[in-house]
Parts: sequence; C-alpha cells; structure tokens
Amino acid sequence: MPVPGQIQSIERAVAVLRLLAAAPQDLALQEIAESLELPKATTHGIVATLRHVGLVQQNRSTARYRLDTEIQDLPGGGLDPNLLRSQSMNWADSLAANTGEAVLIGIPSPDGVEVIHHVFCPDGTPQRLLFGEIRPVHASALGKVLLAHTPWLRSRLRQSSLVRYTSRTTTDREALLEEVRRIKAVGYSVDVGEYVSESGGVAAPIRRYGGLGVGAISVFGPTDRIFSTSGAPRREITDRVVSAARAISEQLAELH
Amino acid sequence: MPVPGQIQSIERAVAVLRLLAAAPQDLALQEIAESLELPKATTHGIVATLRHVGLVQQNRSTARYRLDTEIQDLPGGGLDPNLLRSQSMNWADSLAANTGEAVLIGIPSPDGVEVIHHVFCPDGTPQRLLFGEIRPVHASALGKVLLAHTPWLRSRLRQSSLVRYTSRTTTDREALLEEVRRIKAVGYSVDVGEYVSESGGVAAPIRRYGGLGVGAISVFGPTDRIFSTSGAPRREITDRVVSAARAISEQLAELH
DNA sequence: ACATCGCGTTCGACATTGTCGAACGGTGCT
DNA sequence: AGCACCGTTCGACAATGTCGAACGCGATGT
Repeated sequence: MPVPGQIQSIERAVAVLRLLAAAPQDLALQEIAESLELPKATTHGIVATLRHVGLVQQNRSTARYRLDTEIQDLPGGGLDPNLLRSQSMNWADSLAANTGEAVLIGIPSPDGVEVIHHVFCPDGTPQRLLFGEIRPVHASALGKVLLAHTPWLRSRLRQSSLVRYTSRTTTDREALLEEVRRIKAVGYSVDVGEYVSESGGVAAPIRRYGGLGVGAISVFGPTDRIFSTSGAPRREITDRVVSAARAISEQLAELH
Repeated sequence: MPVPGQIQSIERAVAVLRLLAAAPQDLALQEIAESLELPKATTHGIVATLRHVGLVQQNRSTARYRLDTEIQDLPGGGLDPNLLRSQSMNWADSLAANTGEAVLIGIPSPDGVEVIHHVFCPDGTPQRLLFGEIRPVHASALGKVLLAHTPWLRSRLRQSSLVRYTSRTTTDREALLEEVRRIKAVGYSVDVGEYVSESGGVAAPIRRYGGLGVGAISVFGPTDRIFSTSGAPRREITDRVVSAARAISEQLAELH
C-alpha cells in the first residue's frame, strides 16, 4: 500500500454509490462497469457486496440496480435527544406508574451518561430533578447497560478512572468487563448501591435499527424496594423495564 | 473469494459508516477499531480511505472522526426534473432572448433525451411545443453532449441502433464515439441537420456536483442562423450556451 | 423451433492488495 | 521529567480482491 488511505475496493464501492445516486433511473451492471471503466466481474463483486449490506437494491425483473432506501439512514446522524425523549415519555410515565418508582432515561455523553428525562417516583416524596445530570458509566444501571450495547463506549473505560462512590462500586476493570458480558446476555443491568448507598436501579437498552444501543431507560429507588431479599432485582420490575425499552426501540424503528 | 458478494473491506467500510452514523458524537479511531473488533492499523486504512473520498471528516483538533455532511448527497437520488426545470427556466429565457433562437432543456430517459423545457424562438413564427418529446441520443446536440458527460449513457449506445434521420446523421458507432471524445474536450456539442434537415443546434452539459452530467441545455434553429458560412457554430452562440449551462450547474450546486 | 445476441452471474488462477503486528512521534496528564 | 495514550506509519506476508473466460438464461429475430 504505497499511499495510506487508498483502499482500492472501498474507493470503487463509493464510486458505484455516487454513480447510482446521480442516475435518474436504475442502472444495468454493464452500465456501471463501463462508466467506472472496470471489468464486469469486478463490478459485480462490488455491487453484490453493496447489495448484501443493504445499500443497493436489485430490481427482480430487470436485474438493474438502484440505491436502497436504507442509505437514507446513514446521514440520520446520532439521533436527536429531543426526539428520543418525546418518543419515550409516555412509556416512561407508565413505567413509573406501574412500578411505583422513579424512571430515568439516559444517553451517552463525553463524560458519562446524560439524563435526558426524569419521572419522579409517584409516592410524592420530595425529590430533586436529575434532568441534565451526568451519571458515571461504571457505577449506574444506565451506564452499564449502555456499556453493554454500545461498543464504542467500552474503549472509553480504558482511560477514565473508575471512581469509587460507595463500598459496592466496581472499580476493577476486568470485573466490570465481565459484568458487561453478563448484561449483554441477560438484556438488562443492575445497580445495587454502587453510586449512592441504599439506592439502586435496573436498566435496559434502547436500540436503534440494527441493534446498536442509543440510550437506556432505568427504574431506580431504594434498594429494598427494587430488590428482593435474595438480592436479585424483583422480577416484575426487570420485566417491565425490558419491555418498555423494547417498545421504545420499536417505536423509533417505525419512523424509518 | 468463497461466497460472491462478500468483499471484506467494503463490508468493513460500511460497518464504519453505520457506526459513525449511529454515534451521537465524534468517535476516536480506537473506539471504532474496538467496536468493530479490528486492529487499529486496519481501521485506520479504512477510515482514511473514507475520509479521502469525502464521506468522513476528521476533527482537526481532537483527531476524532465523524460523517461528512456530503454523505447526505447520496440519498438525493437522480435530481427531480421539476427542480431542474424550475432552476433553469430563467437562464433558458434569457438565453433565447440573447441569441434570438429557441432553447431546449433535456434529461436522459430510457429511450433517448426527454425535453423538459422549451422556450420558443422569439421571432414569433408558429412553432410546435416540444415539451415531453423524446429526441434521439445519437442525432441531437442535447443527446450528444449528454453522451459525453454521462458515462453510463454510453453503454446504451451499444444495443440501440443508430437510426438514420437525414443524410448527415452519424450512424457509425466508432465515429460517434470519436465525436463524443471531442465534445468532452470542447465542452459543447453541435448538430448540423442530423435529425431534421436545415435545422441544427448547440448544446452544453448541466452538471451536478462532482461533474456528472444530469441534463443539457441547447439553442437550436435554422442551420444558416446558428452556423457561420464556414460551417462552425457562431461563437457568440456557443459562448452563451456554455455559460448558461455553467450558471445552472452552479445554481444547482448551491442548494447543497 | 432453432440460432444468436446480450445480459448477469460464476469459476478459478494469479499477484496485487489489504491486513495487521510492531514501532514511531506527538500531546496531555500526573 | 516521566508516563500513558492515541493517531499514524512501516513493512512483510498471504489472504484477498481482481479479472479473463466461460456459463446459463431470456429475449429477439429468422
């Protein structure tokens, strides 16, 4: 590779995409090949790959190619927090009502998890609004479930120090990664007094189409209300959090 | 290549794009690499290539990567004919007024060049509206200049027969391709009674960002008014057509 | 019906091409 | 100053993508 940053097949693939984007109609394989001055077989490999990953469609009857509409998801960017909040508010409200606990919704931010929505615990006790606060990635149910379902967040762990907040805070990187693996398998995360003593929560991932986590929703409250005496989270809470998260994810997927 | 349609580097590049699209913030190279479980150096090659082709941007100060806004041009599709017409009407009018001849604007269509706009010759003679008509690719100034600047059109020549309309129609493929090469160099095309005897025209390409032809604009009329006695097109006409085409292209580029 | 043409697709050998471990140089912590 | 981390470059290796040629199929024309 003489000059770095010149991977041939990628440049060719992008050229194909650009050509298809500019074409007013579906293009035949041969037309693509000749436009790019590439052999037919080579072009076929590229186009077939693009079709395989869903960026290009092939008309069943004419065998011609066009851009798949899914390519419009690309510029979508990182999901507007306001959109996420508006789409999840109703689910958060009913989750709080059904569990009788407070609910948080968070998204990844440079320094941790940013709380973009907070439904107070319906018991009416005085509470402080957590909206806009940043919670630690390694010591909150929200953070840990994001860690499990948002791969690029994991590498941020390496540099940020694992601050100890309580005696239960996980400060060992290896142990945390091990827990993240479990969370990924189970589908929800748990925090038992790791950030604030006697307070804990359960969180589940909100995903965008494709499965990548873009946010998380969490129920939290006094540990003795969230967890049973065995130490495990109460089943009706985990179930409700998980299904609320799934419902929000599906709702997001529906608006293309 | 065991399974066709699985070019590794392209799939990886698309995965990078998808990851960047889903990320709410700029991502570090390492974060991308670890998310995709690829070596850093490999990832760097892919990202550098994507940056090189303009789909990815790198923040100068943080060195982190994000999608380039240019990626939004991709789903743009093949430029709405109505948009092209509305953007070029004013130029077409003044071109007709300045040259005293009729003006056509055309776009590629499956069977030839479709006329999407027609300004009558201002001399007031009775004329038939050509809007919506299909003109042959090989025997019109509009068609030939599109041929020169829209590569995928050229391969359509191979199968369609070169119908003879007049004694001056080019029916030899090799000769036509040779002329197309000249047109590409000069920047405008000429038709001297090749479709209708005694009638001819001069056309120039309307380009989208990147240089690909998406349409063409043409002045046409009686050959003795368009061309000087030497047979060459009159200089003030070619100049005006070319600069009108360029102006429309730039105007199109301005709306992102 | 048969032959022909043009297309998309597959095959397989080759060497070009991308991959990846390791090392470099710069920047911001502590 | 020292360290730690990151983006980038280097270079050897072989896995990978490339591409000429051949296949199969449908449409066309005879």
